Amino acid sequence: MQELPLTAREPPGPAANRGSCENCYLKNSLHGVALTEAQRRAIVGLLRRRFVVEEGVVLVGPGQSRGLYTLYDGWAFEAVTLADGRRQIVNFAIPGDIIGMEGEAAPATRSVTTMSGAIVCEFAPDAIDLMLAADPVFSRHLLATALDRARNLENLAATLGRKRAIERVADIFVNIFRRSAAVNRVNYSGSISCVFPATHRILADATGLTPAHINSILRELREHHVAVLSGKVLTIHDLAALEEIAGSEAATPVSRLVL
Amino acid sequence: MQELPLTAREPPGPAANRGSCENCYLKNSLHGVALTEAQRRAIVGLLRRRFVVEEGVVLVGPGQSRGLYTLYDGWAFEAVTLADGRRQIVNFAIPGDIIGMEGEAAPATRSVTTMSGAIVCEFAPDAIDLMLAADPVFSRHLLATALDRARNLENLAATLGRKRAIERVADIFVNIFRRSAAVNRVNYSGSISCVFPATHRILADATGLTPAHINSILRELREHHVAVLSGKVLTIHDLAALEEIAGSEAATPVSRLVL
DNA sequence: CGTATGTTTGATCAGCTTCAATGGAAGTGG
DNA sequence: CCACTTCCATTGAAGCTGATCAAACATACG
Repeated sequence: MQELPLTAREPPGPAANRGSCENCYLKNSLHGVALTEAQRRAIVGLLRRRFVVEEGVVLVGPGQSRGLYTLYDGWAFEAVTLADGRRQIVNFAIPGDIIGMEGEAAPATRSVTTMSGAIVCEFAPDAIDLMLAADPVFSRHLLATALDRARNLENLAATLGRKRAIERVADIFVNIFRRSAAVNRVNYSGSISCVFPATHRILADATGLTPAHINSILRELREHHVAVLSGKVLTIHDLAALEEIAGSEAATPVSRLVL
Repeated sequence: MQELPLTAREPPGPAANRGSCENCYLKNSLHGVALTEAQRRAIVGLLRRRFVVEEGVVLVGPGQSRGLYTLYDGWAFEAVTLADGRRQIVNFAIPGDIIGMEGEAAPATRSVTTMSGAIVCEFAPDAIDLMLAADPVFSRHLLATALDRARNLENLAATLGRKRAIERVADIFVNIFRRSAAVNRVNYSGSISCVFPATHRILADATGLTPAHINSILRELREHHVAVLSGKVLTIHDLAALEEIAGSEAATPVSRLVL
């Protein structure tokens, strides 16, 4: 696991493609908030560059304050690490997610690490300030994004504090599926499947369990033909059963700010 | 535990005292953000009324979206309740805390319940909108407040997922102490003590444990002369030991928006 | 003074951890 | 192309943390 400054690599492809948002496929995400052309242009003006990182790279270290990025493609997780090395993953970032906004308030306590090769869009360091000053619409969307994050973390706390192992795993799977669906990353041919490049250790750190126990939970879900995680692909054979186990209150899809 | 609309009671005292922020003792809180006179006046203009509620009242129910309040005095907790009744407390609200902002993004999944008699300030339903439109300074502070909330919830997730029982209890005690200190509610005569009106059940719901186990943890902390919770008062005899157990990274005090 | 609520304690038990060992898959250098 | 390394998945045995259940006790309150 290497740590490196985000200036490590130059973006690939012709220069004309570097800072462009014109063909950004994320603009068509489900639940994306509507923005005017002027607002879109304002955002594009804040984009600094787009670059590639490989798996296992620490995008944002604990204590880092400034810097605003979005995950253009690939996977990452956000984790809080305790002094003795115990680690809790608090969020999985998927394409379109904003990374680094937390630093606005105070140096964050969490780190962000890629789980796969990824493409990252970097924005101006003071992008948040500029957006807040530019248009109350941005303020509202940014606030909504932050509050939605808090809401997800509340639910995570309830999951970690009050659900048992199999419920926690099912919960993660349901969330991964729903969020993948929101960015059109789900394959529905036959059974439901989507990419989810998590090792047992990562799942353990996300659920507050151990890899050994994760393994036995996965076996249980597999043998009951509910869901299978294999080869970085999550396959859901029985979504209803999975949701039943997760006890997931059909999450109201929140409109999402896509930069 | 009764549920009631917030219109239940009229504020006590002479009318001149009802909507006044002039003598609000919270203005002098530690870490409070600096505001200009104009900004203060704008906030006062959004204040609707101030009223008293008793213990065990549900201030905000799950699913409720609008409505902005601050806790002027007293205690409350915010909890996420699962479908089968299991409950996870995700935050304790102390004087000066903002309640209900989460509803801005989407109907919240948590409820807010008083733990003691309390005084609540109610603001205009569209107060957030008005503040965002009025001044980018408010936008920045509101965003910072939301992000700070998210940061606390990240740490809570790490606590619930990765710490053992005694560490979780110690963690709560340290946080209660620090936050009480920030609003000048700590008594330092002899040993450190502050009000904390939590039953064992409440502590259990905050830590993801059972009341029986909370009791044995409290006994352990008591017998080792670290801390005692008795009669709604938390007394800390050995703060260093408590922090050591909690494994608390000396939390950087964040500047706090006090409405 | 009776009732409700919260505290305290112990016995028993289950869920999950810890530890250790094995096997598979993918990457690396010769 | 193979030997070697490394990481990850898988499994089982043993043990501990914390849950569950039940009962007695204390306290506050109408």
